[in-house]
Amino acid sequence: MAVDGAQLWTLNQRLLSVVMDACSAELAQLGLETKEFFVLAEVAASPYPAELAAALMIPKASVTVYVRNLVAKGFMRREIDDEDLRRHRLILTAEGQAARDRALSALAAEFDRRLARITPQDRTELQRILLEMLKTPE
Amino acid sequence: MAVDGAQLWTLNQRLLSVVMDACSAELAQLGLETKEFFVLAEVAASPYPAELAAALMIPKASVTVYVRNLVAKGFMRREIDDEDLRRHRLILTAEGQAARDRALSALAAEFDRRLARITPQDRTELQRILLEMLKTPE
DNA sequence: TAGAATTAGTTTGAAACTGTACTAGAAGAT
DNA sequence: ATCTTCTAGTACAGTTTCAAACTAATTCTA
Repeated sequence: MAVDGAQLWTLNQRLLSVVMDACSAELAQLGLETKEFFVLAEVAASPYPAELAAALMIPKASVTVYVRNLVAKGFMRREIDDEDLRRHRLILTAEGQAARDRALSALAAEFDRRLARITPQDRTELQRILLEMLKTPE
Repeated sequence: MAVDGAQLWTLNQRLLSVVMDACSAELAQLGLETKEFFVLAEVAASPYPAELAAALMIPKASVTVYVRNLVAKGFMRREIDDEDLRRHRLILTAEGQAARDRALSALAAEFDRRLARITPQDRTELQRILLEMLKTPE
């Protein structure tokens, strides 16, 4: 019997929102909105607003807002990039790094609570499958 | 080496938004916004607004809005429940069922394009893992 | 080196979302 | 019966999100 794609998709969807929901209180305690957290978590890998927008698949204008909030909260700061004066290089402050790390652990902990129900082999399996499905086609 | 929960979570997150993004054009063609689609797809299993809000983990007020739109588009209608006169029983119209089915196939097709990269065994595997992780604790 | 085309990021204004307060009906207690 | 108390759904109003227009810096072309 074939596995139903729509059902799998729904399952996955549900799983993510359950996990996120379970964590949002903890994130709030760190002073982070959900969306802000995504930006905070990605900024090390994508240190410019345009990169963040592309990586997170959200509009540039939204990045502007989230970054403004994160700067106001002291989690990051902007610096003008020497290479290209139009660019704002985003730099995590010490508090920003601490908040990101704590938020990531909270999230991982919740996800791990779910992962704990499956075997380590299954976890490796899951990772392999997701990676495969995410590879950009050709 | 242990599989990193936070990373898995991010992978999964990314996968879902890529798939949803790839489908939104097709949904729009059916006259469905993304959020509306979720309501349309769930209404058969959760035929009252309060149930929908709980199942989809969105605020009651938002359900009111989506249902209003779906009713306006002729995809469903409200009926007063005889058992409890406060309740609105939601009923899919023929067009609603057709749109839901077409939208679900579109989504499944896109997800299947991803699933096609992995073996049937892996798909079964994935389903089993997700189900396990979604089971409500104790 | 001057203009056209591109790109980074922000601002603006309008649409989408949702917390709160509300109305109507139901259920329980006295 | 009446009085809480609770639940279903909606309306309103404040906030969040984002498409489009904009400004500024860069790159390309000649």
